Order: sequence, then structure tokens, then C-alpha cells
Amino acid sequence: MKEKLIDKINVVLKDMGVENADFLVEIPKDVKNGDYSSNVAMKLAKVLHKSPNEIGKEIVDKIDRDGIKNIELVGPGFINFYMEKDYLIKNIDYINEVKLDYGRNENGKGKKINIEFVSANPTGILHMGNARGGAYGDSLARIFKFNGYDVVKEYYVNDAGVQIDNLGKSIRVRYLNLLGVKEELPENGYHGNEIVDIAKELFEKNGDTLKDADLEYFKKYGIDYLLGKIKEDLKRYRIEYDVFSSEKDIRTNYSLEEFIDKLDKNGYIYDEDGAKWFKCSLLFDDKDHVLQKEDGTYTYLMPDIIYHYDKYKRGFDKMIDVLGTDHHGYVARLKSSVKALGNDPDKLEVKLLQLVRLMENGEVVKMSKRSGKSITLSDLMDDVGVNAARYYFSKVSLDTQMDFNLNLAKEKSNENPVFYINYAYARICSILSNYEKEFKIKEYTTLNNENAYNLLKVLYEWPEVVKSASDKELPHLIANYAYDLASAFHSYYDKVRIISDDKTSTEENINLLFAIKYTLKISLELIGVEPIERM
RNA sequence: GUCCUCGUAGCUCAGCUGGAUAGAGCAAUCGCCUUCUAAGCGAUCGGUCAAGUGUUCGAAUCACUUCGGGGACACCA
Repeated sequence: MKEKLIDKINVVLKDMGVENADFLVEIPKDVKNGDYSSNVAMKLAKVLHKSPNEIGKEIVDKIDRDGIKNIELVGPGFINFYMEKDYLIKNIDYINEVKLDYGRNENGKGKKINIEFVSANPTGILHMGNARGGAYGDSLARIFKFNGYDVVKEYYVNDAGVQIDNLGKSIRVRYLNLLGVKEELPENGYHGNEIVDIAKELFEKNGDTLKDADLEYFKKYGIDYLLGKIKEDLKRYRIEYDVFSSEKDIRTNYSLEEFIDKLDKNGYIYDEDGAKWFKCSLLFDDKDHVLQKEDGTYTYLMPDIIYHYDKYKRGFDKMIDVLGTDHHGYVARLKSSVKALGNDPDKLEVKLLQLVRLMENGEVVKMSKRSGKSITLSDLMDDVGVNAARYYFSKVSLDTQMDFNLNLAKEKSNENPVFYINYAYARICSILSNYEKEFKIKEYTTLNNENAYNLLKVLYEWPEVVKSASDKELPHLIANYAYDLASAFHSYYDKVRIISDDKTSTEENINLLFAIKYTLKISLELIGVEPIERM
């Protein structure tokens, strides 16, 4: 409908000698301002050297009025359109025909997107911070798919390097502690309970036979154990990955020296103090960084550079990394490396999410993996449930700094809007439980009232919300939509009797409810929430 | 110190490629269950959009400055 109006306006503009004009047609916040509204007259005032009112008048006079009930020219120059409502009512049958595909489109056809998120190191189990990135990345991937993109969800496992050595050492110490050996955790060791759990498991299975086992054994055991736990939690959180990439594999499949040479050949490497530096200040960074240390080992950046090189080689049109803001300094380095290796840095998009701040008794609780102090994702899911957790993180935009109140988390879970939405869904299911499918209706006659219009308008907006959530990469638009739809339904339910003695009205309302049910279900599905049919 | 990011109702947050009187939820107050799920509906209360300056027909939205919160500035990852 919006496109139709834009077309109609453009026809008039062409007549007036204007092409490719920059203007908007949108749904006004206030219903008093029409079903659709355009700022075209104001936008063109400067170009045409006429007052918005004159331009507006001309458009109003000349526009094709098919499907339009009324047009008003108001205020500073807005043109408000009041539409014939039949397109809203016809939409019911359309939704019921396509069902859970309502809003699905082909905008991303033929485009491949890689989205990498969470990617927590296997040196501990997932905590609440990962829950936000997880909800965002997974929801976005679902939305992309619904918009026709070919999507690969990826998790990069840092299963090599210094932090894994520390993991191995930590496990060994805990294990030796169980054997009665007094030894302290290394300086950068991991204090989490899960490390103790791993040691216990090793002790139970092997007794003291691992006393002299080498570090590699503890490392490998730890990674397998923790990655297993991480995958378990993710699955429960309704995230399924397509690809797990491993740093270890990167290190074996590629020659790090070769990449230093490549970068060197392109003029981005220099030696200083016995180390090899990446001259990323020539590109996007304001500082250079070490790639190969004086002792010949590599910094974490090197395998990451190659990892991204590998992603580029796999031929994506767009690659998205979801990272915490604490990694923001890293973006410039990474993009520099992409360019230095001859790839297009614009294809790589880094989404930074503000870290979740944990509050308890009005004070900030410091979360840290090394200290072991954090709320695990698994605890969170136990306490508030998967739906509430997914919705909680999905409804907020990424760059909002969130405070998560520990005291209120449990008692407040019932206030989570997800219950409100689900209640609407459950109410609908309850009513529909006696109806197997939609009725065939030639012409709707009873939904022609203001109560229904509001609901029908919300339903009609869905495809546009889907598209815009994808284009803007904002899953919270979907979360908010689900809420709006639920709200419109609750309100309608209160005013209108669905099942009544009037057969016509009942059948039409049942069809309407089916349409709401499908739309509500998809919208929740896109943010990883599974509605239940009975509260 | 340099850079990034955020600041909207008592609280949690929408709204940001500039548009009409800045919106929800929670909290507070008041109504609505003989009728399809009251985990609901309706209403009231609540604002210097951190502050200032600029850009223009028009600014919560853009630019600059200041203040405040968070983060990054390793031959750690």
C-alpha cells in the first residue's frame, strides 16, 4: 500500500517536472493524521521554490484516488491519506492462505551472509553476557533467513594459545588438589566452579593415574568438556550453529609465516625490538600492533586475521561479527588486516553490544571469568525460563546499556512482556480449540468497525516490520511488534465478542483470530521464543 | 591524557537516514469479572529528551562544546 502511494505521488511529481524526489510515506503515530502520511510537499518546497501548501494542493488535486477515501492537506504541509479499508480486510484471507510464511520475502535472494556471535572461549561456561550477544545474533540470523538470505551461523572457538594453556594448568592444579597436593592456581588461572567440576570428573574416572599426565591431556579434556557444556546451553537457549571454526585448525591449515610474508610484501610489516609489527596505522587504526613477538610466538591477532581471511575466501556478501564493546579497539586492526590482504573491508560489519551490568542490592557486581563470579546462562534459564530470557535480551537495542537486577530477576520474571504476549496467544488458542480451520468467506461484513481496524492495521504492518528489522539489523523491532500485536488483540478481545449467536460475525472473527495466531507465532519464532498454547 | 559509546517519566526501555501535541511497560491512584483465560481492559498521574550553542520552515534525532555513566588504549586474549 505504501509503495502504491509512493508510485501515485511520483506520477504526479513527474507531471510537475520532478524526478527521483526524496520524500517519505509513513504510518503516522497518531491515527488522527490518517492511515498514511507524506512529507513530500515540505521536502520539495526548496526545490520548486513554492510553498509547501501550493505544492500540496497540486498533488492533492492531481493524484489518482483509486482506493483512497479521503486526502487532507494539513499543518505545515503534511498530506494525510485515509484509505478504503477493504485492503485491510482482504489481508485476513491472505494471511490464512500463506500462514506461517506471512511476511516472508525474497529481498536477500542470492546473497550469502555469515554471522558470527557468542564465540566465547572454551575456558569456562557461558554466562549472562553471552546471552545478549546470543539472542541478538541468533534472532538476526532467523530474520535474515526469513528475508531470503542464505545465512551461515558461526562460532569461532579459540581452542589454542595462551589462555588454553592457562586452562590446562588450572585443571591440573585442581586435580592435584584433589589428590592432596598443595598447589596454587597460576596467576592467570581460571577460578570458576566448572574447573573444579572437571577435575572431579577426572579424579572419579582415573583416580590418581593422571598425576604425571602432560599439560596437553588436561587442555584437551578441558576444551572438550567445556565446549560440550557450551553447546548444551546454546541448544537449550535455542541457538543452533551451522559452523564451528577452530583456531587450532586455522593454525594447522595455514602457515602463519606465510601471512606475515604476504603482509610484508604488501608493505605492512616492519621489525622493531625483535618483533614483527603490523602497520595498521597506515589504514584504519591509530596504532601499530605486534603480530609476532620477540620470542617468535604470535599474538592472538595473527590467527584472527587468518580466520577472517578464511571467511572471505568462503565467498560471503556480508560478514557480521557480534562483539562486546570491550573489543571495539580491535575492529580497526581487523579491518586493516582485511584491506592489507586485498579484501573489501566494507563487507565485514562489526556489531558492538554494550555489556550487561549486573546489579545486586543497588550495587554493581563485577563479572569475571577468572574470578569465577558471574551468572551463568544456565542459571538464568533455570530462574526465568528460556522464553523470558530470550525476550528480555531481544527487546532492547544493542547499544543500550542494560542493568540486570539480580534481586528482581526471579520475582520480576512474571512481569516480562513475554508473558503478556503469550497470554494473548494462549487466549487465541483457547478460543480456536473448537475450530479446525478457517471459514470460506466471500465477503466480510462484520469487521467493518473501528475496533477491528486497529488490529487489522497492525497485522498489515508485519511484512514491513520484517523487512526493516532485516535492513536495519534490529531484531528488537520484531520483539516490539509482537508486543503491539498482542496489545491490539487484548484490546479487541475486551470489546468484541468472538464467539456469539451471530454466525456471520463468529466466522469472520474466527478467521481474524487465525490470522493473528499465525502472525504472532512467526514474530515470536524470529526472536527464538516458543509460545505455549495454554497458560 | 587520547579514542569509542551511552544519557529520554520514580524504575526498565522504545522513538534517531530531521516532521505534527515525545511513547510503552513497571510503580502509584481510580474504574471494569452472571458471558470466549482479569497473567486482561479502560482511565488518571508522571518529561528542561543531561546542559548549552549552531544548522533550518522544523531538532530527542544532525554538528560542535561542556558535564555525567560505561568501555578501549599490552610483545594478554
